[in-house]
Amino acid sequence: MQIAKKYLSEGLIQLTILLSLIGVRVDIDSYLSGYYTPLIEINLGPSSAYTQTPFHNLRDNLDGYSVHPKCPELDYFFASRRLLDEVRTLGSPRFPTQLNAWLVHQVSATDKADCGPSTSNNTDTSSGVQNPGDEARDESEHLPERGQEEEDVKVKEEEDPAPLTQLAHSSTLEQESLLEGITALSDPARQHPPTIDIEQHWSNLLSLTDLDDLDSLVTERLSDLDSDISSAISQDVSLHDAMVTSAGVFGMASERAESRPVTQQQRTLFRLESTGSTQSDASPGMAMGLAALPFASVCNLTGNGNSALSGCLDEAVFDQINQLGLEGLDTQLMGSLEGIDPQVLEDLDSDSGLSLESSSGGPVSPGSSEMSSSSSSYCEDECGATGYSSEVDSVASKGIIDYDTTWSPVDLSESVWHDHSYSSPAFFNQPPVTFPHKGIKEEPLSDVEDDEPRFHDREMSRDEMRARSMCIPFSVLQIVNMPVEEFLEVLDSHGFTTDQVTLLRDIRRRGKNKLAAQNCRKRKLDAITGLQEEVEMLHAQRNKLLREKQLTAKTMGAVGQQIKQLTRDLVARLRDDSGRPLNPERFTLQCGANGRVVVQPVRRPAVSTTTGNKTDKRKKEKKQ
DNA sequence: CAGCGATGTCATCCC
DNA sequence: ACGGGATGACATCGC
Repeated sequence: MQIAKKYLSEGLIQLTILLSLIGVRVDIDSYLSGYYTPLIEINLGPSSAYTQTPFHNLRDNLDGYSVHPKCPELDYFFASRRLLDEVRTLGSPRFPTQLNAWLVHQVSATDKADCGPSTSNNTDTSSGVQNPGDEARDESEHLPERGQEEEDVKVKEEEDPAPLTQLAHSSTLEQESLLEGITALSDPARQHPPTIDIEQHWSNLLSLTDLDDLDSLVTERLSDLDSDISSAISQDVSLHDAMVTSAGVFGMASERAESRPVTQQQRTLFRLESTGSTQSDASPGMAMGLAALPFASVCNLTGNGNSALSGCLDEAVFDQINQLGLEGLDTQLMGSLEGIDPQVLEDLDSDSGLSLESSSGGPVSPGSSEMSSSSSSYCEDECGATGYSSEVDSVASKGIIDYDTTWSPVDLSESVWHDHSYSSPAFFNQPPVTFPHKGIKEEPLSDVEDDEPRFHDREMSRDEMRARSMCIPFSVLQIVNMPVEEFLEVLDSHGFTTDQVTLLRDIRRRGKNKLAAQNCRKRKLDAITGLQEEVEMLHAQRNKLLREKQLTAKTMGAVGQQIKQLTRDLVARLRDDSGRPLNPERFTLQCGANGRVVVQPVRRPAVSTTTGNKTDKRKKEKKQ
């Protein structure tokens, strides 16, 4: 099978070469200056229409839309545009043979039959205008039946400076392009019911014993080529229609394509694509894209599917494929994200909880990971206790204090007030003392009462023990967090002793200072983290600048060398007054401020040698 | 038992 | 003047 494929490939190449030889005969100038002349201006470049147009149409068809519903003018537009691209790429190793093949199509019948006045020199339009699909089919399937122009083909072969064997051994890329080119002739036939099955056609090709038979076969087909111009062009434009039709989208297909089911040829096409491409089965869009690729199937037929396919793939094709893939990925990603709680996504988008902490705890820098690890307890227990929080500050300053939260001994004692240094077994079990003067303060006391077992379960801080030992009816948290006015009022109204007042003030001071120390450490850590990040950023920036510097120096060196070489070349072309060429080693070019270029002697030690030579010459002259 | 980090506390400065 | 925030220094504890 591989041998057959190889021979088929070579045969296809030869056939395409022959077609290209015929294309050489085409009067390109007349073509360019004729009907399609205005289209030159809209030519966007080589292979632009060749690759983009089928995908564009395919995409539109897949979307259920029709950009240009088989408008003949638009078909001619795309076809002519492609032809112009191919003409311009003549000589380019990209799609040479294919381009010539298209020229063969264009020159013969299109201008004469469909396009009115034509400047083409081709006179071999024997069959006139036919159905494009029929003609194309004839091209690919009735080659043995045509033998009229065999002599012409041979003449063309003689005229062609490039031997067939030489061309046949061209680069792989050219071969792939040749395969594409020959497919361009046979591919349009897929749109219409073939009189001979495509496999039979290929078997005919394979049955050829040598290349001569293939050449004769090609020459037999030449008669069809001249009469298939218009059909070839239109078929080329509607190539995607045939593909789409094969895929089940019949909207854009021709009438004959619509009226008949998918032909075996088309099924074979897709089967081969599916086997030759590993992705065609995975993604329908991808399969369609590959199907829309010009002649990719035939490339697979030749057994060189991958390479040929890669040859067919232009950048635009890859863009299309990538777009399809990305769209699929996006769809999948969005689908997966839809099942996630938006809050979770928001959290994922946020910055590792530090921002949350900063939002709830205060305006301090949101960067410390260490603090973030302990921020949960920190912020949880703070609840307005820390002066570090702007929110807490604002609340406290306004006097609108929620005693449930700010003075809650439960939260504060559990986390922030975890005095582990000066703890000792709890030996005080005094009931909480209520505020005698303000009922609003009874709530936190009730909380203290409710949470009293927690105090029993864990150790108390040193200040807590002191307060209880001094019979102070307030918890440390209460003492610390209550406003100054409240604190002063408590000191005055309760008739505390001096020791009690001192202890109350110390407790409050230490509590305040403890929170301040925590905030201070947090800020310090944040600052350290920020500085580390800044150092990393600056380091990266430094490396980037160093790379740019090296690149710039390298570029400058290269440019300097180029300037030097150009200067030497230019100086070498100059002549002195006596008509002798200047020595580039002795003279150089100097660009003045006014933009004038002046030849100056090189100011180097070599100059001294020249002067020495001059002195030697003078001495010699004197001697003479 | 030393090292280390976390925390509390003190002293001090400053607002 | 006083309260309190900020911070360095030190102590203590737990790992």
